[in-house]
Amino acid sequence: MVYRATPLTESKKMECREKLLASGLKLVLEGGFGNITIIKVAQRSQVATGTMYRYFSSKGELCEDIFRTATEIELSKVAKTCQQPGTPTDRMNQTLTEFAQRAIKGRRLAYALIAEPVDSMLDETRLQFRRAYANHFSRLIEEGIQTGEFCEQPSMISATAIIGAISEALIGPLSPENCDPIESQKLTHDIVSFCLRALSAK
Amino acid sequence: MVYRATPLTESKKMECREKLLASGLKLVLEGGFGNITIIKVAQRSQVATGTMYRYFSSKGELCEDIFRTATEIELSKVAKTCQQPGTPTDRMNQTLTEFAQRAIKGRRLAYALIAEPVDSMLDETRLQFRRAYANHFSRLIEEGIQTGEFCEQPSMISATAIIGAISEALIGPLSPENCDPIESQKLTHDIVSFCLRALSAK
Amino acid sequence: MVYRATPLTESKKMECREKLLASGLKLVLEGGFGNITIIKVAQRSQVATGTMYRYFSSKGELCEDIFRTATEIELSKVAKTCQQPGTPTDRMNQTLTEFAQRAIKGRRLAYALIAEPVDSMLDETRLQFRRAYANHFSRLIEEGIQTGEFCEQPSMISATAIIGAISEALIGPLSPENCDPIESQKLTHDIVSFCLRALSAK
Amino acid sequence: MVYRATPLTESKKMECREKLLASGLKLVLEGGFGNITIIKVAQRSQVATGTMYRYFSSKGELCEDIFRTATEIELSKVAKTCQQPGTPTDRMNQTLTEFAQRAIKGRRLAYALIAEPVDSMLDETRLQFRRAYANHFSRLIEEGIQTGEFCEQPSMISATAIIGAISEALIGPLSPENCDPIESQKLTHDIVSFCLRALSAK
DNA sequence: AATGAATGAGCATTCATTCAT
DNA sequence: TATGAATGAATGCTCATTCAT
Repeated sequence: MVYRATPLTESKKMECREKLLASGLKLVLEGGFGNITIIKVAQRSQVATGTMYRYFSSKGELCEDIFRTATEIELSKVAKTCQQPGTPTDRMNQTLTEFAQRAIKGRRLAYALIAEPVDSMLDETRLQFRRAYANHFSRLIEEGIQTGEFCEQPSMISATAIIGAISEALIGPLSPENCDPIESQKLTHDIVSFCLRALSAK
Repeated sequence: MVYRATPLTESKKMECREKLLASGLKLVLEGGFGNITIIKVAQRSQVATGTMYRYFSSKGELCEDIFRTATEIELSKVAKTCQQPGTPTDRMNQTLTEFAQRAIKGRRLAYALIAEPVDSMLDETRLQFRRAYANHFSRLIEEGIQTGEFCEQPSMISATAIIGAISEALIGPLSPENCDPIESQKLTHDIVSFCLRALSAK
Repeated sequence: MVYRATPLTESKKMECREKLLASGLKLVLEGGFGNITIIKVAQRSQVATGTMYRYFSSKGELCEDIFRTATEIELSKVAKTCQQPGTPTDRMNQTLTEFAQRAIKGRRLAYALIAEPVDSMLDETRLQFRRAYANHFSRLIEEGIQTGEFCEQPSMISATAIIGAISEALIGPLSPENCDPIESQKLTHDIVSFCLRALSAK
Repeated sequence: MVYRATPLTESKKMECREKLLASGLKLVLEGGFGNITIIKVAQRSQVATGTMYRYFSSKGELCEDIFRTATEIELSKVAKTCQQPGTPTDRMNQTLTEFAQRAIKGRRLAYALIAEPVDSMLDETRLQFRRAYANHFSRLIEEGIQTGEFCEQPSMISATAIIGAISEALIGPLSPENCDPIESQKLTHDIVSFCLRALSAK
């Protein structure tokens, strides 16, 4: 009798894949991509190292998938607030504020996703995602230009600059290690104001 | 004949150190700090691995010195244009424009210096340099606030955001691989405009 | 077929551990603990260097285990004859004689176990074992003091001195390289007599 | 003109040799023979590493000479008290007591000289010295046998056993880390008593 | 004679990947 | 399919020794 992938085995297979991704993500959270080891990921997933290679062709692919998974969640959140009803200014304000707040909260992950390098392969993936972020922001900027709220500007470049500005402010030298909520709220507000000024100045 | 540290031997010594730093820098250019290996650095410098340890106490120190050397040059250039005569706006314009142009030219190195992490030790050094950059920009922003050219704003946060915006725009998804001079000039101009708007908007 | 830790694989695993310990012990015999190298141990065991780290967390642990294994055997033998029936004098006589004879046979190992230092970690272990030896002798001495066979004396110090006297006599300058059985039997007898005199003199 | 080793240069040469030996001895005192490095010895002597090789053909020879120098001093002290006027018992008592006290004081050095292994070459040297010690003790024991103070016994074996007993007691598990003077005086007394009992028991 | 920079073999340790079971 | 023991190349670092100056 021929072996057939039944729904059951399919779902089981997925379960295992998910488990591996989840363990990997946890490790990234704990210590960045540098903290990922096939052995560690396998152990946390209660799976043999060899098994990992059933689901991912190499460590690099696993890392890429962890990255993709984590980023897609964040990306969908950005997309959501970008597309809400409201004026572009309001939506941009909300999107950036929440973006920044999430980054502060999940500082470690944010760093790993935004800045920490792993592989040239992963760098490629990261670039794609940054482009995806930029696209969302860019569309919103264009809407704002249409309504006259934002000044004429190359939307893609502004979008990119915004991502950079926020990332740097949150990850760079000012980053509030202590995560003092008041402090970080002020930081968020200031950096978002900076961006909005750049968008709307005549 | 008594051995003496002659000018010749002294210069040779320096030559060796320089050679090691140069080889290291080249490797960083080719593949980031992750590309640095004692063996590779030594081989490229036509020197035994042990020799490296005559000039640098550890791999980390070598990396730090490569980093420091490369960054100090850049920092001094920023400092120079920041302190030129002229209105804060003009000076900021020029500083950012040149900063951006240099970053475009030495894209790979810029990435390695600005974004790529290696060690926690190096991260510390990088943070110091970013703070140094930010300080230069910050002072200039405060001058601009005094003259009324720039609006009231937390100068350090704005400075940081500017660094992020430029870094991202030049290193991130838009970065012109081909270094088309016209293209990159436009990019530079747009990103600098973005920053100046953020600084001066009322 | 599901992978399972079968008795076969289990025994193989043990075999490997034993093989590594045995190779290590052989190397100690040939040149002391200083002769132990991960590479050498692995090669002799027909195993990759990495494999060693499956069974021992570090070189130090391997050394300690080699030491412990070899010493525990000896210690148990001493314990056994110490606790036999008979007068303290008889038991001490037999214990020391056999202790000395074993040391003569395994001269090199005896030296490595008793005297050669490797690590502060191992030194700690050695001290524990020497104390264990001393404890056995000490108890026997105290019994002898009770029965009046041995004179009043600080039993622990005497025990230690005995160990030293025997070790030195067997390992030191007199040591019969050639292991001439008659010669070494006489040596054993003389040194044991020395110890017994010290114990029982009024 | 032919170069001639004048008294001046000769003495200078000796000075340098002495300096190297002294630095080496200091390093042994600080951390045993394992603490000796050509570079360290040279630095402490304010001399280049290459210079060391003018006076000693290898590290091993340097170590041996350090060992020899240190041991000869001790050996001459033993010889002196051994040959004093007085009954063999008295002289033995004094010699052993002082021997033990010196060992306690210079615990680290004593350990390095008596037990710490370095090289097989050095081991050979150590054996020679132990034999030298044993010879001194042996002669004294024979005198004691002549006078009837000590019982009939193979003097060389007893001498060796004495050295072992004292070494072990002072270096082994009982060793007073804290060098409490009262404690160590008692230890010295007990161990010397042990040896004298063994020598004189009928 | 003296120097000390250069050498390079040697070390312990890690970890992505493979493959017999 | 799943397992996990085995692999072995690679890494950073040390240090006795040499040799051009």
